[in-house]
Amino acid sequence: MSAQNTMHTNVVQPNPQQPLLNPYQNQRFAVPGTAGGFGPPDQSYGRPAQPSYQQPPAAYINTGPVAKNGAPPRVIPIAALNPFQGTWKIKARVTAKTHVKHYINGQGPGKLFTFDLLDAHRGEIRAKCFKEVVDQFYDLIEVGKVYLISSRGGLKPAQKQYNPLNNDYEISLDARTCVEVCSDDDSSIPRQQFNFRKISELANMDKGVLIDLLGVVTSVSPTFTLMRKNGVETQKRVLELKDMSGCSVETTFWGNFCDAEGQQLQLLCDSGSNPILVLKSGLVGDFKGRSVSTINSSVLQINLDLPEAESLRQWYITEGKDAAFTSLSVGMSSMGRTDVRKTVAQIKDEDLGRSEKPDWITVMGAIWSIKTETFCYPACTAEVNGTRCTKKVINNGDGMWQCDSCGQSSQNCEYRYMLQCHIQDHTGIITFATAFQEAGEVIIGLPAQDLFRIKHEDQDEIKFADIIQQARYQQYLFKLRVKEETYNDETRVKCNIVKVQKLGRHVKRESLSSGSN
DNA sequence: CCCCCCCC
Repeated sequence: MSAQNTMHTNVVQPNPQQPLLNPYQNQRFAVPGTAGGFGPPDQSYGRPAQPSYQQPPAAYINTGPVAKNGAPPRVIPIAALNPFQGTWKIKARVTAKTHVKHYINGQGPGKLFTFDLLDAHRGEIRAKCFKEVVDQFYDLIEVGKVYLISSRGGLKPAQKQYNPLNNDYEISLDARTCVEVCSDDDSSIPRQQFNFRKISELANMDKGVLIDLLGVVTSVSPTFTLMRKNGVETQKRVLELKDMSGCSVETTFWGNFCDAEGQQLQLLCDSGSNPILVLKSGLVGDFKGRSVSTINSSVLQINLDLPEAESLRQWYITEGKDAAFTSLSVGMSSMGRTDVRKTVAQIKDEDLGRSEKPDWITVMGAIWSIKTETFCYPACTAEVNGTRCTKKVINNGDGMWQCDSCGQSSQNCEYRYMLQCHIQDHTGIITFATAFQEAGEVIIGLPAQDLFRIKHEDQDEIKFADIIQQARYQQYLFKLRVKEETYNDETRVKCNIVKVQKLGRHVKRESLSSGSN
């Protein structure tokens, strides 16, 4: 009932009693099991019902005597499981299941598979089977089914690095574990629990974070077979996902996900429909800026009957289709279709900017230094053909600003950016580049007028230095116009930063030499 | 007890 009681309450509410697993997990939605009396089946979201079992009720701990009597243990919430109890029993639905992984370590060859469990109280936990336990349970465990699982002990600290579930523990199944399928598909147990992130949020996430995404699939590549470094062949597909945040991200399906789900998505895309994909437990990567990929324990669901999916579909049909998207994976479309990725080193190596037309390239890198003496210039505020002149004006001494470009003079001027930056990318090579008004404002984070006031009117050197410092060690995507220019008989290739996008990543300070300013 | 997701 709890899911129905709270349906359509997509409330952001971290449980104050439980520390968040990571800063990105603040929303949880659950898809309930079959219809429980009202509301369409499988279509409800529930606010996380997360009673705190950090201090398990006494009844859950004192299972010892009961177990010794041989009486079957009572079902307890997953959230009450802990390593200090004896016999336990849970009732939960399997929400994900990996394939069997074979490996060789110091003890010789081994194998394992894992599956994830969710119970009626929204408690979740990962279960692991090794060696012969794999054979014992692999076929029995099916995603979507409800099981009664009982055992003694077997609780270990969760490997948070690989396991996004909201539980401090994991279960290791062993010979003492009893797993039985529940014939009644308990509708009080949600089918899935999602914690959807917007694609735009990926920009501020670290590589390695596991997330749930809900996106429109706008393209699907064929399956590629490639050889891994260890000589084992693997398959991949590359998809583009978009959502209402106006961002898109390149998403890679690995291995088995290429087959069933990848195939189905390709057919749907080819037939002109825009399937909605749920990717549960996708891994954030930083390839081409930001990327997402499947891992073994990922779950894919196509056109799942969710209100969120339906509104995304409607939005995409009515406006999304024609909207401009910001790609978090450079090379897709973020900086325009003609986007050409280059390194700073290539500007020189390939003699860019030496031909008739400018070269337009995109470079990922960081600001290495900013020239602080002249970061802006007084610009003409006069209108010429309906737009601001913005050329440089000169104070002619009588309080008037004279523009040599449009010939007008005015009582005021406007300070506009002409930021002279050194930009550096992973090749370590540095180039000089100039950012004008719009790009300068993105880099500095303040209008040029404000920075001018801080430095020249307030004369707050500390604040000024602080602001400049903030712009460093920050990853950006620079769209550069590269063109040679002749000035005073000297011809040089100049780079103008025509567009800049913050990637939301700080570069390690050590990777940049200590620059001036 | 494995293992980050493989490649560009």
